[in-house]
Amino acid sequence: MPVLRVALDLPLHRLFDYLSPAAGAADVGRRVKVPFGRGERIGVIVAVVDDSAWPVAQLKQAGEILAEPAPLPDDFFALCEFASNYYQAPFGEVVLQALPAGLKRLTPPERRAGRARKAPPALAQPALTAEQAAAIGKVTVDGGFSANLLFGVTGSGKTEVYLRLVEQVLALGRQVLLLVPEINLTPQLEERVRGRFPTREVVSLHSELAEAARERNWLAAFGGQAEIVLGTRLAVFTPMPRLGLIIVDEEHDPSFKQQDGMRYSARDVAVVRARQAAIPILLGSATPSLETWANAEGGRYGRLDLKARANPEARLPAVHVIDTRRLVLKEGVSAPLLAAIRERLARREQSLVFLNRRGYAPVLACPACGWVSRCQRCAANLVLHLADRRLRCHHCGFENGIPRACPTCGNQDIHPFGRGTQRVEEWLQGEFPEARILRVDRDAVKSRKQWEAVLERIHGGEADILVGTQMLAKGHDFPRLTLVGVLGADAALYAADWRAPERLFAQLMQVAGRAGRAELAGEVLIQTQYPDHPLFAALVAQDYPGFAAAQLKEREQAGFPPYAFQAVLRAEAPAMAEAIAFLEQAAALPVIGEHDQVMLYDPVPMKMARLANLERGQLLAESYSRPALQTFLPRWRAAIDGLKAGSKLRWHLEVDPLEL
DNA sequence: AGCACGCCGACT
DNA sequence: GTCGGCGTGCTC
Repeated sequence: MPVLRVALDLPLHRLFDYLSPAAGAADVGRRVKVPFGRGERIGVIVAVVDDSAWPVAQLKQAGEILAEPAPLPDDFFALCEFASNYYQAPFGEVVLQALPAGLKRLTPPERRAGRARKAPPALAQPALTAEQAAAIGKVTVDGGFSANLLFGVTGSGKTEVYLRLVEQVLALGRQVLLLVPEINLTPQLEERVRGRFPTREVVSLHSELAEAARERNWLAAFGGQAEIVLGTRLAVFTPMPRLGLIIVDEEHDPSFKQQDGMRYSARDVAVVRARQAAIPILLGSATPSLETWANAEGGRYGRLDLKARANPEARLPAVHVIDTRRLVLKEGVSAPLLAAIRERLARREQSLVFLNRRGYAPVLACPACGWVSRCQRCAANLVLHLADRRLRCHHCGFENGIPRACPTCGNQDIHPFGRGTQRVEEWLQGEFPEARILRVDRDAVKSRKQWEAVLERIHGGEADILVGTQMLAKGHDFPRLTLVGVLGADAALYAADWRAPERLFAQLMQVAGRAGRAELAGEVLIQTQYPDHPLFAALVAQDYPGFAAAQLKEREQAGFPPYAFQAVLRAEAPAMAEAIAFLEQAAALPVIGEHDQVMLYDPVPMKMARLANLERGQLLAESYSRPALQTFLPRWRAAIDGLKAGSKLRWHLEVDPLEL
């Protein structure tokens, strides 16, 4: 009797076998209902074989094999297998996380057909610059695998390069996967793609979509009807029968890294997918990740440069560093920056004040006894949100009201220390009562709808000063914006996190790119206490290659990625001692002796040592050889699986961690 | 991960 | 006397 080998959504590194009298090879890739324990589940048939390694008498009978949709193809399984091996994630978990929720349900809800979308106004195709044409010419769309970094400053017209290549691939009758960070922040890109290809089917895939829409779009991609799939990291696994090109826009963006469950990098998975499918992949960024830059420098990726802005009228903004050590600051703002904002107001131009800290103030404190508003569940301070009069933990979501007096000594005179966007907004409003100030952060803009409304207000000239976080840095044209001021972004510059300069550079470069896109010249004023840090010299010169070269040299000398390969074992438990003890056991496992190219560090508490009432520790494994690390990890993981641990202890392995 | 079974504390 | 705590083991 035929045996089904079935992948199930379980944290177990094995498949489950079932008997199925009528099954055949054609059922591989189909979903099947199977009895499991005392219940029933949906699994995916990975193989149909003649016998089982399991005693056949103990095999249960499989339930219904679902005919719809069509079986998942081999290339989908190949990609899942790669991810499963590389990230040490159970194969079944990888396969099933790639499916929309409705297809994982025993009794799928009734579905209505989606409304037909009205065609957007068609957009004309602009003329190419010489650089754009050269970049496009270097990508061979029908010549098998190739990986290219499209390195272009903000406004240099990367999107136009994408669209021309998309056009070429569509003309070949193939599909395109366009991955973007946080799609809710890029409705403009979606409109532009739809406008350029009004007769093509474009679908989006991201977590904000309603379940039914996501399933519909997934099925359209899988069925081959969707010709362009625009998605966030979760879309990278979507099976597409005629995939001909993958584009990863803003490839350096940290949101391509999944931070829970299987901790994969969608950008890295995308490169592997392109290689497996023998198609080109294009990675676009003005500030590539150092990993990608090193790949381009090493000749593993091609490099396509866009050095000039597409609109020749628009000049690069002038970047100036303001040394705050010898200036008196008012609410964190220096006199030169304040004067620059005043000038913009007089000229009816927009200013942007960038501050990567939301809330009113990062902490409330008592000067008399030293009390500070701390989260009871995390190793973090509670942030003061004056707008809705709450103290809030930005890590676990814990909330409290604001005490009238110090909870320990009763002192009535407790103060907010430091400042966030709300405080800067409030103070600027006092300084410029006539100015229309718009705050843009996750508290003010919670949904895609709100974001679109905010964009409309900005474009409609309804704001004179924007105060915002990260959010404002993402690729948008603000035509009247001529001044960007950056407050206190450099706190992490000399901290232990050696990736901080890379992130800060990308962020500042991105936010600087907001200034002066049209015919108005832009100016960027960066306040810092470390004006001599080489990062700022590179930023003033808008010299990413120089910055990257210096950073890579430092990393090479220090033996950090991308010159070393890392994986981290993390454990969390009610008490730190328990977590560390578990990690010590894992560090003492006999397998470790068999892998002398892999080195283990000492277990240490994590930077955020306490989160949501759990104490967390980690153990770093490192090797100068990727293959050595990759052969070590499955054996280590299996040995850790066998370790006995308290029931409240959780652990996971993360490969290529971005944060340590 | 669920969900069973299984052996020790304070309660109708 | 039992309800229930979560430790341990299994799921084809």
